[in-house]
Amino acid sequence: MSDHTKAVVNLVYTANIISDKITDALKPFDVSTPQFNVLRILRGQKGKPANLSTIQERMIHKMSNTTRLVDKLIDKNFVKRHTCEQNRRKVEIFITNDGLNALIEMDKAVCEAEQQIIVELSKEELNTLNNLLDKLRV
Amino acid sequence: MSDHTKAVVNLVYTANIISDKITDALKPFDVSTPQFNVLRILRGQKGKPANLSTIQERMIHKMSNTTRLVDKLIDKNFVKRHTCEQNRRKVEIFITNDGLNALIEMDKAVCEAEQQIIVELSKEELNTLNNLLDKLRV
DNA sequence: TTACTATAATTGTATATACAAATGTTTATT
DNA sequence: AATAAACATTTGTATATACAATTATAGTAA
Repeated sequence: MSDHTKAVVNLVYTANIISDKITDALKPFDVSTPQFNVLRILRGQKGKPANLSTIQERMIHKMSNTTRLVDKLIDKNFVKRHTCEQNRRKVEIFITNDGLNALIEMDKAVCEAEQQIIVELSKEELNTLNNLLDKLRV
Repeated sequence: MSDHTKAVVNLVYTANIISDKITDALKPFDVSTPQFNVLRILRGQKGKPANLSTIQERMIHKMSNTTRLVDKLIDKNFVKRHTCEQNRRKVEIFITNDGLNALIEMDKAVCEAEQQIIVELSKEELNTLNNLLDKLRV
């Protein structure tokens, strides 16, 4: 196997293992990884609402169906949605207090899972890894 | 964002971009990435059949439903399946000549896509990346 | 032999995702 | 003002995936 094939396979394979661990960490909260990421994006808005298109741009997992993902979060009372009055095509999505509180707990669980994965790497190695990945995505 | 969170997000995000590019490269052949990987596993058997459980172990993407994935490959005439005579619980799956020939073309397309992704990294950087990823998965 | 356990694969069901088409709204053009 | 074009989201449909339950076969112990 050529070096670049090996790197690609290695990268995808490793990312998959990590994704699985994060999925496991989120299981007690009954949210999927994309749902968790949407909650983090909404928290990052610091009170400002986010449109669907904004959320979609920022998601790690590209997601053709953000509408239904948000529906699930509404069912759980983690977010609220209403149409934007200035531009009635848009919707405005907010994270609720319930959502914020749940997110704190999720963060703890996910952070713990991440640390367990990364524990083998030194601070310097982490930096190297980040730089190589950044370079890869030029 | 902490260094380890950044690395995890970076890794999963990058792997996702790569997966998308590989999916695109395979689109002309009408096979999904897991299907492509199964074909590669079967070619690696060098004529020997593989059982479903063997395939499942080796797959990059863990796949609860290998039966139906193989069904799709049979529909395309890329693999054959029959039950193992020594142990009738098992099935034996072979890659066909059609499958082998198609796989050669797929390899070309995927290899090209991979090289386009990896082009920014030197041989030494590729090695570093591979080592860091290996370390991560201890 | 019969019952029990383990193994290997398949099937059923719910949910997730990708892609395309449709809906409703705003902006631009004539 | 009427029509067309662009935008933002939603809905429909097919396929993929995860998880649990089921079927069929093989091995083991009473």
